[in-house]
Amino acid sequence: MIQLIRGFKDILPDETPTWKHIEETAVALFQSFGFKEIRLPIVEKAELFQRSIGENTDIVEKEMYTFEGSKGELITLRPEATASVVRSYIQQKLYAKDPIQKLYTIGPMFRRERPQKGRYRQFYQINAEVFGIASPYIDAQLISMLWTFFARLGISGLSVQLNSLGCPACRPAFKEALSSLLASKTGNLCADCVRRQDKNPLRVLDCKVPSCQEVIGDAPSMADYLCDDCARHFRTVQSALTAQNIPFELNPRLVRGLDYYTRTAFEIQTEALGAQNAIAGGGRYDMLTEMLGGPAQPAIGFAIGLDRLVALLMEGLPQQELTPDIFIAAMGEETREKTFAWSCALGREGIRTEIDFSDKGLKALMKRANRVGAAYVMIVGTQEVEEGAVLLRNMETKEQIAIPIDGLVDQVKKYLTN
RNA sequence: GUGGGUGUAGCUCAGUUGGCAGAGCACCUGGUUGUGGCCCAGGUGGUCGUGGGUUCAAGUCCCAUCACUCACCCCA
Repeated sequence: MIQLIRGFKDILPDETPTWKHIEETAVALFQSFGFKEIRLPIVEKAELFQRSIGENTDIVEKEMYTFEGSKGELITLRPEATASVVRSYIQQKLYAKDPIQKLYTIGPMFRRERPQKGRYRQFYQINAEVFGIASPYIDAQLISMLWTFFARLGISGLSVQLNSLGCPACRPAFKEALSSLLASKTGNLCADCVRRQDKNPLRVLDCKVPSCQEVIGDAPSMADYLCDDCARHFRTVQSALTAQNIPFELNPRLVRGLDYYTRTAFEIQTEALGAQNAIAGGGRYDMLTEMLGGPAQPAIGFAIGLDRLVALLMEGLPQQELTPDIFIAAMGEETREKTFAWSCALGREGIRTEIDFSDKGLKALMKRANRVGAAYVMIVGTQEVEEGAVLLRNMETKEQIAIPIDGLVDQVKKYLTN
């Protein structure tokens, strides 16, 4: 037996309606807020991610699926979507048409991590990105939109984690203060954090090892180091969220794993999914368009983890299946031509129709109709064909009525749609 | 990449100190000559994840390997 690749999964019919529902909910809402869809390739040059996400991140160091193209160039299965959206914004000169662009995209991402609950090597995200707006109100509006999104899906038990990562003007001072603290207590840090100390000291902040937590306990907070502009920006985001009645928690430990984030960083977390508790996350990345060779434009965006969202929704109520409106119980090969034609015609009329083409007895056919959950059964044997009328049985009430074969499809349709 | 747990029928799982491969559900047939669900009787279905090893004998013990799963890590 050929099995699928480790960390990948099939999304089976019992789940797809939930996926569809989530996607439709998102699209409808995002469109209301002025977002337009963009569709992007799932492969890009490796360089795009190396430069945007950052060389020293785990994603770039060890999690990307990268292979050589025919000319020896390095091609990567995208580990996230923002870099691609930015690339397109620059390459297609969308900024020339209008610097302000609100874009969303839905699709698979790939990261070679060890699989576990809520974490797959191919996973799906809905991304929304806004270019060209520096105002903190757009930050709040995005978070507000996300909040509404989850509310519409009926998901509760969520929290909004909020932090500011500063900007090139103020983050270096903070990083330095943090570094010197860490340097003085290297002995108390776990092995991972010793490594992070140089590469990405901010990451030490969300380490879960108790001894590291202790060190961090008296670590400086980014909030204390924000420059005036960043501080003002951050305050406005908070007051705007409060004005929208969106509860949030200031979380100085919230650090984005990707290098390109500036200022506002946020995450939507759930208690219900174990260790992988972030179902959406995002932040501002004001330097990225310029870093990638485009015009300097402020930007902010987020990604929703679809797999985790589906898992949340599937935990709740049992999903309702799409059951047939009518099951055609056809007996005898002599009835086949007619019943085949009717099944096609009913299907074309939008009536969910099932038919069994094998030669079974009525009892077996009824059993099958019951099993697939058909609302009605159309009983057709040689007797009915001779008499010029078939039987239509209501499976719930057991009532049976005769329907003339003449004009049958129209009559069945009329009967069923009442 | 590191650690723990689990792999036996389509599904959920039993399987004792190593001694004939099991149950429930599902499926098929019959009880009911052309009427489903409930009930009763019978039946189909297994390379015991895979490959080695120990043994007269391995689902059971040992080694390896693969997969699933949870956690670390990382993040959506």
